[in-house]
Amino acid sequence: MALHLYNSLTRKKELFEPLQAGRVHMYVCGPTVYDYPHIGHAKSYIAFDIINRYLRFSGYRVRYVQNITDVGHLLDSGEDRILRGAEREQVEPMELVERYTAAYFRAMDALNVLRPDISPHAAGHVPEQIEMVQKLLENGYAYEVNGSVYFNVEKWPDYGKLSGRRVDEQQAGARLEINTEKRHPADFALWKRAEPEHLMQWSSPWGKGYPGWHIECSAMAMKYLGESIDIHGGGMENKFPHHDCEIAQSEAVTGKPFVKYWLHNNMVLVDGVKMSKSLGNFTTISDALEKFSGDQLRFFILQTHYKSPVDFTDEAVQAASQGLERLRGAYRKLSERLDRRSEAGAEQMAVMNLTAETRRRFIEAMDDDFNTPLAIGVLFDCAREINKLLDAQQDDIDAALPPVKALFDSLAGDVLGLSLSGEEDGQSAAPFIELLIDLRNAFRQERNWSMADRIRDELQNRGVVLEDSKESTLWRFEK
RNA sequence: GGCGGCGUAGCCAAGUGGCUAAGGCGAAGGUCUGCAAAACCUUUAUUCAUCGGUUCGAUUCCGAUCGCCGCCUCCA
Repeated sequence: MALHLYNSLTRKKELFEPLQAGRVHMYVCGPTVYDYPHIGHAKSYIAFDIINRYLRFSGYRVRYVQNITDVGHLLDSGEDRILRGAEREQVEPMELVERYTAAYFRAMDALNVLRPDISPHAAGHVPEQIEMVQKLLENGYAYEVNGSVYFNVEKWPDYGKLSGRRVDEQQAGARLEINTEKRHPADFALWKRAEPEHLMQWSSPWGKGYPGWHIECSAMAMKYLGESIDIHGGGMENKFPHHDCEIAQSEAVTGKPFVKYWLHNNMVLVDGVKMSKSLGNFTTISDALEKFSGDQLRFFILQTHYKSPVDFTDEAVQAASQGLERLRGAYRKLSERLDRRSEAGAEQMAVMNLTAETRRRFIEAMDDDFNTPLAIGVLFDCAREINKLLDAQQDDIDAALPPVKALFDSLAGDVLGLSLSGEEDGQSAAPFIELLIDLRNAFRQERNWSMADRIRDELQNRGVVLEDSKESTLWRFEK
């Protein structure tokens, strides 16, 4: 089975066939950088990170573009989010943007999310956006009123095809004041007139102003990925209006399909309701990292499919972390065995079959719309088999072990982005810990159990767990 | 009201028109161990929200009902 993915546009699972053989052009809606990123952002960008990683693993050349929104994204009040944030923190708008762009990438790095190939800023692409608006005016799909330009949805019968909405069914003014400049309540802003005191404004054919929110994604996606792109991703809540607006304005300019596959990830919930800025029920990623490692958060998120919601609680992350520890345990034992293996012995069929089967089942899971929970289940099955093999104390499996470790490095490491060795931290303490272990083992030789247990307990109190086996004593940090 | 989605064991979570309904966490018992830890073995859903229908057969398809969530121009 080749890669299949669920396309929001057709509401079906489809065989993935890129527009150009062997290449994938992917665009994902990035963050608006006016505050710290929270767990909701983590789920979203981890989901697309997995897609990016898996496409590369599958042999595609990928260009992954994810924008940084730093202008034009308005609040209900009509204020620009960036300007509101700049006022709150008493800094220049671009200073605020810099601050939270850095915070965003710091958080993503901690979660081991690979950087996109291009992270374009909206404010750095105003000419491209103006150019698109001009084309829409020339085509007759847009109109200008008092220095603002709106997209005319009545000229575009397909408007709403992604979300399945029809404009005449919308309740105008249900949530916001009706804008009297618009010809139709569903018309959306491509360009907004700026009042003189507005801090972020650019010259345009229609006077001083700033771009509407939706136009940035179309302009930047097309600039870097072409008029038709393979994959466009984003959060479900952006299907309407954001993505429907992107489709309408892009296709009205080019006359070509804008996106072949639309992918939408689901939400993070807190006590059953969506985690969001406006509800104030969010946990920032940096706060979560105080309690859990990036790997633990990542593993927790990947144990739910990207299209399903996940309820975020400390208990749930803790339970997932126990599972991750299980995978780590198998990997640790495998690594330790490899350090002192003998070259003797033939490759055993049992081990070779395990490697092949694990790889096959993992790929089958991921090919089915990136089913990470199922893929992780495959790794758990493999871990159990590894533990059994290593427990069996057979020397003749040694030669077959390197491919098993390489497989884990590839599937868990490269594709899922998990670090199983857990060896990054505290290595400077290793010689001293190992010294204590040697001492303890000397006590054990003498059957001095009280001293041996005291060393073990004291180490445990300091977060170091010992595990005795026949040949050696393994140790690890416990988070 | 409109559009989309969900309801699987104590908890989390895959999945399939018929073959033992994955896996993880937790819990109980056992093996191993000086004792632990880790690991391994066994047990933990005769049943997939409820009620109908299609079918030789449905948890899986269809319909209704109940409950929950998201969106309907703020959000990843």
